[in-house]
Amino acid sequence: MEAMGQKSASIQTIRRLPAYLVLLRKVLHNGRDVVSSATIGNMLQLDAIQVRKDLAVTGIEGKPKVGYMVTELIEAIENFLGWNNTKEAFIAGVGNLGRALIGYPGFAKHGVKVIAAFDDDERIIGQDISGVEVLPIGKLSELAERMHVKIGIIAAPAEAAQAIADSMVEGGIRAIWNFAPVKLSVPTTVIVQDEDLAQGLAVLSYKLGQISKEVGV
Amino acid sequence: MEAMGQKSASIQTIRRLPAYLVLLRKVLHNGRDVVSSATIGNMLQLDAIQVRKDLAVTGIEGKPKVGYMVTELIEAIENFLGWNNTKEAFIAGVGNLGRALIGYPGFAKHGVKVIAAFDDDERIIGQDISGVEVLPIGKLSELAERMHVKIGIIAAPAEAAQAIADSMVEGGIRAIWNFAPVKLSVPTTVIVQDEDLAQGLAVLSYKLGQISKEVGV
DNA sequence: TAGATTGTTAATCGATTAACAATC
DNA sequence: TAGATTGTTAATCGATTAACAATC
Repeated sequence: MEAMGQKSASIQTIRRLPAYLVLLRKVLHNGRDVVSSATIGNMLQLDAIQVRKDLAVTGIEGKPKVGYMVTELIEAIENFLGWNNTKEAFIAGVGNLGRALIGYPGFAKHGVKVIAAFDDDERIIGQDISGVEVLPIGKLSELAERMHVKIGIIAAPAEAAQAIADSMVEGGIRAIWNFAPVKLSVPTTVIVQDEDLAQGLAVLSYKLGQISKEVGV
Repeated sequence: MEAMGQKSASIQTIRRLPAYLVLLRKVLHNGRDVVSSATIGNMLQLDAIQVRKDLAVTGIEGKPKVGYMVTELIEAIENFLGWNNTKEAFIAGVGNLGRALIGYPGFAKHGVKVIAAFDDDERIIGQDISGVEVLPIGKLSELAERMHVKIGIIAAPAEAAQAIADSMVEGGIRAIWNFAPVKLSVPTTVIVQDEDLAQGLAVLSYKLGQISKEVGV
């Protein structure tokens, strides 16, 4: 079902939207209130046609000869991604990565507010990390249900990830952002977004290897 | 140029290879020395045909009716990604994310060894983070050149990222793993792999929004 | 041998790029 | 008006999926 002229969008397009948002905020900050697809394309190293196609998914129309209204676009993208209304989230696993994520300044801008962290290490439980309290992992399920939390972030080791996912599902969590390098098993009604650092590193390593070969080293 | 029967691979395929590697190590650990594409596909929620296509890029051939030799595959994938010979790396930016990356246990398995960290904060410089010394950012370029470091990791705020990239390029770094949400300008000879958390979060938010709509909330 | 599993060739699908009419 | 820039329709490109012959 589609609302307000929004069109269905490919995953690729959705992944590019945050970059548009950052750029548009910068443009606005520079005092410009109109921008063309060509300008955006130049700054993000994208084709102007692709920029127009991407922006079209938000339902916003530009004006020929003029371009797009910057504020209109910003609002439309935020709305499209659901970043203009804050959703509460739990995070499980308070190691280095967990702490980094709790302190991630992007969350506020992206409609996510981490309201509690969970761990199984007695020495960490009870601590306050960047204003977020660490609770025992055993309480996650019950609290998620009681507080109607819909987003869970897994920043725990691979071995613990599936059990954590299970308790998140049990607590009614609908979307899991998974940083553990495991393919989680969850009901089809639950969304899982995998964020595996090894993937990006693989691409980097491969390309570096290709270059080395070409150079003949 | 291609070596040892290796074929050119799509980025998508390369991103899937680390998951195969993790799985194959687990299979080996369980004492099995042969595995079929169907088995792999089941465990990773991938099509068996795609598994065979992906594995073909490494140059390894399976045996009909039998499957693939696990150890052979592991070695071939590691070799394909260049993960079997360690490359030294510098990391710039020692905030929460930087610390998480320095402590990232995956690096060792993935052929990367962080040998120094850099920051501009006097209070951090000189510290030892998980066995890695923090040096002043101004020294990065010179040290990279002297130590022939080829990989740079940027975990600094967006505003500082371009300047850091510039000094990495100046120091002869050939591949940059960029965690700052900025499109870096570098010579075409330098590889940049962007790792923007906002991208994954955008996909998660969008899907969550779609579900909410369907449910009618 | 018969059957399972492979690698390859062809078909489908989806995303990007190109061409161009519409319009401010 | 003339020209710049848009949105749309068509063409291209690349990746996934299907069909099937080869083979252990």
